[in-house]
Amino acid sequence: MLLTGTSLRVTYRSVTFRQGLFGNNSAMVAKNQTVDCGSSCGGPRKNAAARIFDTARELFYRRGIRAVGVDEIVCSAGVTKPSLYRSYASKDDLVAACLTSYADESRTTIDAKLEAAGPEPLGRLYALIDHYAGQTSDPDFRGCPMTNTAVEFPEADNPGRSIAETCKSEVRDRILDLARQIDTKEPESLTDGLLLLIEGAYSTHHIFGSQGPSGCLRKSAGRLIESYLKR
Amino acid sequence: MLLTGTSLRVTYRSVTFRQGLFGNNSAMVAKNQTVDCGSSCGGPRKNAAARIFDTARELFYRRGIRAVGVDEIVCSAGVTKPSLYRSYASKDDLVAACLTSYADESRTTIDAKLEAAGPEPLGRLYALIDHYAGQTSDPDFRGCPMTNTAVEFPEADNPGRSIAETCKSEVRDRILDLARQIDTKEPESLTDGLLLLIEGAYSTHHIFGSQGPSGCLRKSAGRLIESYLKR
DNA sequence: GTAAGGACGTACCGGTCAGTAACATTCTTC
DNA sequence: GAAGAATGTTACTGACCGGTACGTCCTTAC
Repeated sequence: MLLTGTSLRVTYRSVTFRQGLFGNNSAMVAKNQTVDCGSSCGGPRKNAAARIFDTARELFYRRGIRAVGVDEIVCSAGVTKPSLYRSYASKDDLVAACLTSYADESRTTIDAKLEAAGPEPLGRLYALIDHYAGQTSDPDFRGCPMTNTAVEFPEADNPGRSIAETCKSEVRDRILDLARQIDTKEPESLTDGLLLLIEGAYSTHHIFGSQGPSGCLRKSAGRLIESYLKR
Repeated sequence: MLLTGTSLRVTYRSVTFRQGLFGNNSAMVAKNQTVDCGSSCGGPRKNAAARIFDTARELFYRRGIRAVGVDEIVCSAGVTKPSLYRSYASKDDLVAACLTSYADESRTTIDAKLEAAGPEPLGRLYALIDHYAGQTSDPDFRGCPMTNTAVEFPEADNPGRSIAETCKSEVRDRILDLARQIDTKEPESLTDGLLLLIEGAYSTHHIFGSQGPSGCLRKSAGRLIESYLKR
């Protein structure tokens, strides 16, 4: 059997972890992986809480929330576990903080890009599409943290889901707001069609990478928008 | 802090598990959840291997691969752990078998629907879209198992990824094959645009459910296809 | 100089993870 | 009813999970 007994051992700061390919054993980090968020970066050494947060944010996004244990976070951050639990009540709490941070960052970036696009609603809509197209053209992109969280945690009462759902609803509202300002009879349909394309670009990136269908986002969105514009 | 100490305890067949909301502790199943695949269903009692497979297939899809432990699988299947390891070399092995099964089932279903749609390529293309639209209209839908696996396991060498990638490439090839048969100059762009919409429908279902943007799949795909047809 | 308090680390907890060994029991088939 | 296959029972392993009791160090203030 091809997958039988497949496991790999790596050493990080004299701690060795085992990781089954589909297993839950997650306290592992690849040798020389650049997730060291505080102990060796240039500039003033950040305090433990900041390093924990930055490291967790990066690791959760790169490898998934369930896949990353608190041991790995503190190890990568160059701190110890009690430091984590002095700043965050639980792993759940840290996860929520990271998700909120992703959402805030996304909101701020989009604000800036829309601002830069000027007052014309169609131009602003294309600027929004270009923003997402730009994200998916990055090979290091690992999809939308919000969508990834919803995939990882299907339970309806998961607190991460509500953060993700709120964030996505905001995006939908923003697109709808723009769609209502352009000359179309069906802004809702256009909005949802564009959302499908954007989320599809996120999703196909997971499978096909940055050279896959996500490269067609701008073009497809353009055709969809065109089809909704009155002539 | 709102999420502090959030945990829930449930009992299943006199075994109690604890589950942190974002934790790895996964050997839990909601009370009265209908995942019992063998011990109480009508009809002849399946053998242990079949029950393990059916249960795992269901649980992995419904809750995620990392979230489901072997203890929970055997517990839900009404068998014991040695029975699992007599049939499958490892959890990895069982996961791979389930993924292959999802892929095979999807291929078979699509074959049948295309067959039923007749010889006309445009009709076949719409039949394919309708197939995906039908999936996402089901509230119990939990996205595409292949995409979900790619999200859960970002590591390039994960064996589940290669199964998922192969399956998705097949789908892309099938759409491209149909796109090449209809009257358009850019079958590749149309294919990738349709893939974005399909994957977007999968993805938005995770966040917005069956009443969300995924309901626009057929309509959006129709407009995109129209825009590619020569006039 | 020294006391106080914050920041941080050492070493541990109980529980769950995937996986196994040894052996008992039941089912099927002839 | 014997033989052999299939399955269950029980107990265990080493590693990792999230989380914590408690000790140490380092800065600041007097």
